[in-house]
Amino acid sequence: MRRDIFQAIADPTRRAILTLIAWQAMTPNAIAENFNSSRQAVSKHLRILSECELIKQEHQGREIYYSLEVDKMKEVDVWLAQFRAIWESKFNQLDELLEKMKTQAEK
Amino acid sequence: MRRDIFQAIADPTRRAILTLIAWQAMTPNAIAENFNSSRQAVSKHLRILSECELIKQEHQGREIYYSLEVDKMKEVDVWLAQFRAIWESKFNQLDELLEKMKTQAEK
DNA sequence: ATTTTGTGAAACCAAATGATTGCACATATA
DNA sequence: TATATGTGCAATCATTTGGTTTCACAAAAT
Repeated sequence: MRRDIFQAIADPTRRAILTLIAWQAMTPNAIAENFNSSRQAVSKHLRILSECELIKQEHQGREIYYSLEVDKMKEVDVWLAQFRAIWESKFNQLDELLEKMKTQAEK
Repeated sequence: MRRDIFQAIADPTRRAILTLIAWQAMTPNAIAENFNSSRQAVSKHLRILSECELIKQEHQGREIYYSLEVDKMKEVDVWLAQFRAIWESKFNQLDELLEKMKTQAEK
């Protein structure tokens, strides 16, 4: 059972959940109202997101508020950095320039 | 059969492939040498990466060179932007400051 | 012309995934 | 105290996934 952030954000429902609770904590029921699948299905998604620490819980009476663990999202950013280095590189920008000149020359 | 970039980068082997060919195009055989799985397994990964246009092919005789389609990687970056907005926000930085003050006060 | 090499595709299989249903249990509310 | 509510967990199931094996075929080498 793989359980890392990349596997976690692979599912579109989980990505939607992350967006939903990004700015404000929500209970499982409130979250589930936004989807077509059952409350239990959403609950399983929340467990997966919790297990890889992309979200955190805060108990309040019998309600549980889930919120984003924004620092964990940075790990995706860190992985992405290696590619950002490429698309921001001079070489790549030169490529684009040459490509642009070529297509314009064809007109 | 879902086929989007997030599902594509969910697999660790595929992420490794992307890193491997990021700066220099490689043939399937050359790529496969870096992994324990079979050439055919790598070939399937390449197909998935191709289908969601994260990589591109360039035929050269009977060899095929695969290289990164770096612009496609930007889509992950676009999605991540909404969370970057949070971790760069004043609110979040204030949270961290308060947290820091609290832990220091405990010492 | 025959053999070797580089590659993709199909068939098959075990394991993982995402969903549903049914249940358990703690906390509110009547 | 009895009932309703909010939630997690286990069992089950169809589908997807990632891998291997086998085959096909075109391009290069002999």
